[in-house]
Amino acid sequence: MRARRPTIVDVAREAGVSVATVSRLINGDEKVNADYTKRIRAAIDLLGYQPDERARQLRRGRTQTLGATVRSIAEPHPVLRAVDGEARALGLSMIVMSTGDDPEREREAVMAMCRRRVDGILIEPVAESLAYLQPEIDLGLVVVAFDRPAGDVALDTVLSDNRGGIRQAFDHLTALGHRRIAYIGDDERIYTGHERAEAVRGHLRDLGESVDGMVHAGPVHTETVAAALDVLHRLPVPPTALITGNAATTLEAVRCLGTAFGSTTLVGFDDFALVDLLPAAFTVIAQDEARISETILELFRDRLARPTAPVRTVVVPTALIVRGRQEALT
Amino acid sequence: MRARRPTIVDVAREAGVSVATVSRLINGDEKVNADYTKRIRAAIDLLGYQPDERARQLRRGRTQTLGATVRSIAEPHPVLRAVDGEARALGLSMIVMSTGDDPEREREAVMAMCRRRVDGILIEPVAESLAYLQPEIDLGLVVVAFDRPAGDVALDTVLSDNRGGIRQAFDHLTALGHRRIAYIGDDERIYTGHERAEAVRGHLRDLGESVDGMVHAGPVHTETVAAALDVLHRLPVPPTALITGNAATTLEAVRCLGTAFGSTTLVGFDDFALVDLLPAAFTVIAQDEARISETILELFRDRLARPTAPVRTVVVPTALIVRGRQEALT
DNA sequence: CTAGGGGAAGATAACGTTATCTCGCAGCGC
DNA sequence: GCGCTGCGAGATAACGTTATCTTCCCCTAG
Repeated sequence: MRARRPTIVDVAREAGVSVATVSRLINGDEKVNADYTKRIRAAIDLLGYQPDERARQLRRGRTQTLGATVRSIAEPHPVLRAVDGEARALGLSMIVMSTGDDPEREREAVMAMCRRRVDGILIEPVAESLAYLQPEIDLGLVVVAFDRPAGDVALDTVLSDNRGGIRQAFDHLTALGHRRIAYIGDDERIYTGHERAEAVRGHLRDLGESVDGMVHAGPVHTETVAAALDVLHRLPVPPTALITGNAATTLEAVRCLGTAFGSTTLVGFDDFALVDLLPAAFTVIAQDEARISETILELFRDRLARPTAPVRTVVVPTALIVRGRQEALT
Repeated sequence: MRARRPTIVDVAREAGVSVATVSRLINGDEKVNADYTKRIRAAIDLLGYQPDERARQLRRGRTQTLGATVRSIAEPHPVLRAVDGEARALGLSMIVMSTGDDPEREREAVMAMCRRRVDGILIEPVAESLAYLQPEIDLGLVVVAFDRPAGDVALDTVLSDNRGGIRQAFDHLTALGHRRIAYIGDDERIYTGHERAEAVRGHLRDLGESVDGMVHAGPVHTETVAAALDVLHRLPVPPTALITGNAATTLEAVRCLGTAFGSTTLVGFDDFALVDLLPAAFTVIAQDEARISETILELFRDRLARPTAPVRTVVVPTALIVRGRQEALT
């Protein structure tokens, strides 16, 4: 027969004190007599008592827990890592759930967190509408969006400067003499995909270049990227440089270009660990993950402290990391 | 002034029924009158009621939650992804915490999960001793270890066949005529690092080859791997093939070999997504992540069903994925 | 016409904590 | 001697659920 799990009542009985005294000791109240302290500690060890966090949180109200939803729990997520560390430093537990970029799963994950009464949620929004969160926010839930804006509900938000990143890439490439600059990237229904593609179109127009066939946005697969490259290759005036819209696209492009890769002028959005292992070096637009994470937690804390303050959107600059030989176009 | 969060009592009052009836409806009890059902649903929507999971779990006992500790929450983790999906299908929530390969953090994470009364914990053990878990296990906590065995406490465990994987690599390489096969891998204080290095030593002895200077195990950094490669290069009879002990080592080796990489016969432990983008293809020993995940959940379910059954250790075979040109040694 | 059965809804006691209130006692000033 | 203050400890009412026990009512069999 399995033993019942010991509760604070068992500890109190064992130590011969009241439950209130045990509770006080557990919660670091200084005013517990030394003799009692010793007896209670002994009882806790003897019984193997572990306070029940559920009951605690229920009674106290706050859960000291931060929820986060991300695309995939299994893929590298620099922002999440930094936030995880900082949250622990703040005495917050984190619970992370994955959305698989599916709005329905996102909603389920978020509501599950609400039912657990997390103090706050960091969300990388997938769904068009987050209106279902409004009642929770009104009841005091703190929500910070990152990477993508929330759309139809007013949230503190941290974004990368997507358009600025594209501008940096254009400045770099035009300085080398490029004018025909093509783009392949993520679906424009995704915010970052739209911003980056749109920025490219704007810069091409500014240069007086035709946009036709130069900007390819859609789901990222080997086939779609190969098809886009094929279109670019057949243009009457083919591009001399290529910008890829995110890490996945960059990798697919490298894969499709094969041996042609080394001789292509490429700038990729997003830096990643293995760039230097690829057969040739290239320049990237890097997001400032450290600063993004810090800002997320800063907005979270500020909101907790002043729930009625106006919402803020912080845009974090990107940095161009120049790699490889920089040959001017002849 | 912020509104108080609505409770089941508020819903009952609003709908003009008892709390018990509301509770029954929420929990899918069929026997609630259609009229009441409608009124309760309306009240729930009106008030924006969300049941408090903490109170629920407290009352019910079970939390329907599975905890998992992994090295890093921010790095790719195929096992975790699969488990995440399967757990959701079983109606379990997951809460994931990172250990950073630090025994102290591991213990904190595990105990935090215990205090939340998770039904089970999947653990990739870091610490030498997990004895502190024994009381929890006696009280009904289900714990499944994966990737590494638990050492001093009897746990259901899922491991990859590390020694078998090395054997596959040796069979492959010796068939091509190699006999001087070197190894660089992770620290031997880590279980997988030890198993793999030890297996290499065994096979070298079986071949009648000297082991001296051929097996390098230690923390994986660019410098350590470079130093190991340097030692190998200077041996009186240098190796003709190299086995790398995990993905990180493989990448560092590729990095250090630089242009020499394409002409080196390499077999890497662990397959990973970007292998085909590296300047040259090579053979890998792949772990069967799908089967590992399935097994983890199978052991978890079995243990939940039969708490007193003897513990099991399941070893999952690896598969050799042959890539690149297979030139016989002349 | 009544007893008894069954089914649906209400009342209420847990679940394991902590915050608040109360109590007893010692110390102290007048 | 008396009341006041302060301090440490005990008793207890929440927190928001659900499981169990009642109650009530209607239907049917005898």
